Amino acid sequence: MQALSEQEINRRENLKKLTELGIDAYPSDTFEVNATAEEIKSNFKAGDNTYQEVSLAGRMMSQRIMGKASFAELMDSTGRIQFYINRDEICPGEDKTMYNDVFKKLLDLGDFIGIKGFAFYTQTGELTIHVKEFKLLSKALRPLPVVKIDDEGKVHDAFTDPETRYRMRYVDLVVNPEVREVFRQRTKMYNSIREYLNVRGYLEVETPILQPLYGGAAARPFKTHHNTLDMTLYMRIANELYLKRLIVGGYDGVYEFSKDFRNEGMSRFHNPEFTQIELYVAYKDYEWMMNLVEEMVEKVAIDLHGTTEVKVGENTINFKRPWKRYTMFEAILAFTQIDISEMDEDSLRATAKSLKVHVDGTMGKAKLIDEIFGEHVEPKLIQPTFITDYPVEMSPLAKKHKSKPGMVERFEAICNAKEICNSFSELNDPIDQRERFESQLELGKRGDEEAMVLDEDFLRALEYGMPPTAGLGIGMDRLAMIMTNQNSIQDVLFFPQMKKENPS
RNA sequence: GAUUCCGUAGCUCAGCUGGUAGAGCAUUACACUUUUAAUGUAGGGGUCCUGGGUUCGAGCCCCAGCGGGAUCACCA
Repeated sequence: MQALSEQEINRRENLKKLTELGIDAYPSDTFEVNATAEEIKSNFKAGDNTYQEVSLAGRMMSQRIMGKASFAELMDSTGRIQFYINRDEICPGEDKTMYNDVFKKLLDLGDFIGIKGFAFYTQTGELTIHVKEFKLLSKALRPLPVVKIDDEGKVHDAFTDPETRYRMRYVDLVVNPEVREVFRQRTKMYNSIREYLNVRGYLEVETPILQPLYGGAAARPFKTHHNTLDMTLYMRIANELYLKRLIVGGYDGVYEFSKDFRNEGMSRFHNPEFTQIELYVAYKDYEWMMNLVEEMVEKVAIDLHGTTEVKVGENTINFKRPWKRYTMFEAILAFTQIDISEMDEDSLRATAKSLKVHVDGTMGKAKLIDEIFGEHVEPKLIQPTFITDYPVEMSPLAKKHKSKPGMVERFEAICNAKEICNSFSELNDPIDQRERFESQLELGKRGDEEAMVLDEDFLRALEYGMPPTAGLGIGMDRLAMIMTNQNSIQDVLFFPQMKKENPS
C-alpha cells in the first residue's frame, strides 16, 4: 500500500477522535429521509408552512465556517442544497463539542451526513436548510477533487483527467453531475425501447453468453475454458443464432439487450464488451422493420429530450419520421454522381481507384462497393438515413432479395456518420444457409479470422422450420453516444476497459 | 498496430535558454452568528510516471519502458 497523503492522515485522525467521543463513523441504523434537495428547491416558497421538518442525507461538499455559525452544502442524489448551522442551536447546553469539534473539525468534505431542520431563505436569497441536528452517516477517508462553481455558473478546477475519471468512475460521478445525468439518460433510453417492445407483446429473453460456438457476426471472439466439462467456450459476439432458435420454438417476437464481446481493436467507438439489442419478429420482413426502427428511435429521442431534435457536437439531428431511404447504389450515385449498379468487378475496381478509395487485389465486388460507400457516403450521412439492399457476399445470414439478384434484403441506419443499426429479412432456408456457412468456411481457410463458423445445431433448428422473420440489431452504446451527445464510447460506459494501472 | 501530444502537491495547472520546486483551491492553526468560488492572518504538504544516459548540474535534453488522450487502419 502506498504511503498516506497528509489529507488522508488528517482524516484518519479525525476518525479516531470521533471514535473517542463515542461517535460511530459507520453507524448501521437507517436514517429516515423525507425530502430531497431537488424537491425542496422546486417546491418551497418563502412563508410556506412546507418543509419545516425535513430530513435529508448526502455528502457534505463544502463548508463556510464563520465562527459560531456556518454554512455548508449537502449533496444528495438529486443535487446540492445549502444548510446553515448555528452553534448554540446544535449545542443548547454548556457542551459545545458537537459544533466546535465534530462539525467544525472532525467532519471532512465528502463525509455522508444526515441533517434535520427547516427550509428558509437567507438574506441573500439562497434556499437553505436551517439545521437543528445532524448525524455522521459515513466518513470519507480520501479527499474528493474540489470543483467550484462561481456565481456566473463558471466551473473552476473541473475534474477532467480522462484516465482518472474512467478508472475511478465513482469519483467522477460524485463531482461531475453532468456525468450522472448521461447515465440516467442511458437507462431512460433502455426503458423507452423496452416499453416500446413490451407494448407490442415481444418477449424479453436471456440467452447464453458462454457459447460452445460463436456465431451471428463476423468478429474474433474471447475464448475461455470450462473446467468441469473440460471444453472450450466462447464469449458471445452476438446472440442472433440463439434468438432465431427461439423463433423456431414458436415465439412471435423476442428481444434481448445483449452484452457482446469482441476481441478486436479499441477506439472511441469500440470497447471489447459492448451492448446490442437484437429483435426478431416472425412473419415480417426488412421493410416492416425499417418502419419499426424509425418509430422506436423517434420515440427514444422524444422520451429523452421532449423533441425529435438532438444536438450532437456541431450538428442537430432530427429523428422525425420518415427518414431518408436510399439503396446502396442510389446513395453512391447521389454522393459521387457515379452509377455503379451495372458495373462488373473490373469497372468497380477502376471506379474505386478513380475515387481514391484504397483497393487491393483480394477485394471482390461486395468489398469494393462497401469501401466506396464507407469512404464517400457514410461520412456525409448526418441525419438518420436508411441504406438498403446489400451484396449477398457480405450478409451470410440474410435472405436473398425477392427481386434483385446478388442482393439481400438488408438495411442499415446511418446517423452522425456511423451505423446505428443493422437489419435483414432473416435467411430461413436451411439449404441456402448451409451453403452460406460453407462459403464462410472457405474464407476462414484462406485466413479470414473473422469468418463465421458452421453451427450444425442452428442448421438443425432451421431444418425444423423457421417462419419468415425480420431481425434487427442496434448498437446501444453508439445510440447512447448520439442521444447524450458524447464523443467517446468511454463516456457512455460506466467502466470502460482500461490497461492495467501503473503500480506507482 | 502506426503517428502524435501528454504524465509536476489531494484537484486544476505554471515552471523561461539545463542552475536545485511554484500558484489557486483543498489541508493545518487562529479569528469571524446569514455566507456562498465566504473572508483575513500564519503554516505544512513533492518518488516532478519508471529506469537508464548526457552534463559540474536534469522537471526540462537523449534512449527505453509504463499509463492516458487524439488521429489513422480492422471492427459495432
